[in-house]
Amino acid sequence: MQYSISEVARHFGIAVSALRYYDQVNLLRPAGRRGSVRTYGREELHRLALIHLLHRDGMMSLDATAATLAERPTTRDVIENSRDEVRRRIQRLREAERLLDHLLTCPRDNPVRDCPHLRTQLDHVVDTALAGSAGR
Amino acid sequence: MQYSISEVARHFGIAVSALRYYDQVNLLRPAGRRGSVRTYGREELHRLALIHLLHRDGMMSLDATAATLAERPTTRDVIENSRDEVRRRIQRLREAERLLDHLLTCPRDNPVRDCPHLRTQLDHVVDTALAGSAGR
DNA sequence: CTGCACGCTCAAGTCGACTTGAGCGCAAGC
DNA sequence: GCTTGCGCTCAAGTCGACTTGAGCGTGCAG
Repeated sequence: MQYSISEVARHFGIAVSALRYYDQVNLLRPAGRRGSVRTYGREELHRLALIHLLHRDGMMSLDATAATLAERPTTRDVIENSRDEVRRRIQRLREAERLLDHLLTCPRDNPVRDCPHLRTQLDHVVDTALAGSAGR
Repeated sequence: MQYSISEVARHFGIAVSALRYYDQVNLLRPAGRRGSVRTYGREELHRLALIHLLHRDGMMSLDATAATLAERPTTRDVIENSRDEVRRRIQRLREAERLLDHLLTCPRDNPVRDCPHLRTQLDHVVDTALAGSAGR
């Protein structure tokens, strides 16, 4: 079965203009055209699902997404880099989550100023920063 | 102890121009000025550490970061939203990580086209998308 | 046969978060 | 006394990822 650009857009929650843009930059070409009209098939929907998965939330740039989904075996190291970057981000997001949880559970009115626990942690971060760039 | 703008920038791996920008948008004001020259103290470094933690990788916009770090008790729900968004992102990043791991371990030359396991998963995602937007 | 929905192209505009450039001041060292 | 380094302001430029607008074509319901 074939889908029009607006159907694809609707089903994936993506703007029509974004799909035209993906075509323009050769990230996702339609299966074909009826006259001048783009038509998309299953294969393209698969690819779009992958693109969406890797690209949403600014997880990866479109260029990186394209590189990651390119043909093998050119791309092993590219994919490894992507995965490592994703892992680093998960770590950082967990740190952020811990901080936010603390802000929500801390009994102080303004934890950023008043909480001794948070203060100790920030002192550590700041000291590390101050020490870490000593040689530069 | 007081730090100059270039010291702060160096220690945190942030550009001087970014710090001036943070001042301009009232996200991080210097502790004071010697003449026209910005000086930063411990308190500002603490705040910068927090900003950095929440904002890097496009985790949160500067506006959201500012809102999250604002005085209480205005901000409880803002912080909750931030935390929920962070959690959702962690989930999505994990999905992306799983995909990338699969691409790295799958024995097929071009898993996106050839791997039956991946194909099954993508079919599911696509079917969900096609079904999920039925009422719209 | 006249709207209206939907599609198309191409060029220009937008947004956040900075960066860059022009033009200036001030202190230290050769 | 002049260059070098660091700092300042203010306006304009940049980048990615789209979005918007102008202007056009096509098919079909009323």
